[in-house]
Amino acid sequence: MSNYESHSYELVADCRLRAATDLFAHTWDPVALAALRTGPRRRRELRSAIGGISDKVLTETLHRLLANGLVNRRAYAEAPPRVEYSLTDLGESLVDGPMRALGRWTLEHGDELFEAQEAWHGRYRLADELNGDLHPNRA
Amino acid sequence: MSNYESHSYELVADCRLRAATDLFAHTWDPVALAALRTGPRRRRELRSAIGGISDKVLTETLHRLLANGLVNRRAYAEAPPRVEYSLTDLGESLVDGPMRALGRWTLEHGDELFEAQEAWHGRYRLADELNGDLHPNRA
DNA sequence: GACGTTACGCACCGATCGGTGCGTAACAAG
DNA sequence: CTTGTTACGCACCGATCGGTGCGTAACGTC
Repeated sequence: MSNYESHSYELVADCRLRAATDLFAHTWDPVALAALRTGPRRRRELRSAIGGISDKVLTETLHRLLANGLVNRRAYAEAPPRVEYSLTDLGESLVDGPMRALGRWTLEHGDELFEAQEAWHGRYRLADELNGDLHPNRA
Repeated sequence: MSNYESHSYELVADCRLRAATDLFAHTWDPVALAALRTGPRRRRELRSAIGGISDKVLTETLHRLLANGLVNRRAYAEAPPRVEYSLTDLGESLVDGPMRALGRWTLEHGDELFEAQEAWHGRYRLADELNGDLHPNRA
C-alpha cells in the first residue's frame, strides 16, 4: 500500500471499487441481501429462505451486513425471542442497483458462462497450454 | 443441497445469482477485469497496474478468469516471453454491465458506506447490544 | 560466459472462511 | 417439572486464500 509506481495509481486508488466488490466477497452476503428484498424477515425465516447456510455463518453474515449499514435489526422483548432484519436505504439501493444488474447479466449471459466453465473443466491446465504454446519447440 | 423445504426453493434455486457473485468472490478478480477494460495488457503491465498483488496470485487470478471465459490469452513466441491478456466478449459484457453499475453505486453511496462502517467500528459488539436490547430486564 | 528480463512453476505458511456440535437464557405449553 | 422454540455464543476443524521465496527455460546484452 505504500508503493506507488506510475501505473499502480490507476487502480490502487480505485479502491472504492474494491470497497464495493468486497461486499460480495463472502459467500452468503449477497444471498442474504436478496432474501431481504421482499421485506423484513425473522432470523429463522432467513435461514430456511437462504437454504444451506449454517447457523454460525448466518450470524456472522448478518453481523457484517449490520456493520456495513446494509441491514437493520429489531429485537422484540418477547418469548421466544423475536428478531427482525430488514434492508436499510443503503442496502436497498445496493439491491435494486448493482445486484439487479448482476441478475440481468446472469439471465442474459449465464449460459455463456456455464458453457465456458464446462469447456475448460480440467481439459486444459495452464502449464500444459504453456508448454505447447509458449515453448513450441519442445517435443 | 438435497434438502428442499418450502421457503428454501426461492433462493437455493436462484444459484444463478451465486454463479455471478462468485465471480467477485476472489479479491483481485474484479480488479484485474477492470485493469483490462482499456484493452489488452501484458502480464507485467497488469501486475503494476493492479498494484499490490503477488506474482503467484496473479497467475491464479488469470487462470480463473480464463476458466470462466472472461479473458483471452495470447502468447507470442518471442524472447523474452510475451503474453497478452484481453477481455472476451463475455468479459466485456460483465465489465460494462454489472461492474459499471457497481462503480456508479460506489460513487453515489460510497460515503454512506464508509460512514456506516466507521460508525460501527468496534463500538458495538453484537453480544453487548443483545444484552441491552433483547434482555432489558438485566442490570 | 555472466547477467537481466519475462512468465511462469513449486514448496511452504499464517490467516481467514465456512461447517459441526454443544451450551444457554427466556418463557410457553404439556 | 420436563420439553420445545428462538436467537444467539463458543470451541474446534479442515479447506481455501493470499503472500513469500526460490527455481527455470528461452533469449538478448554486455
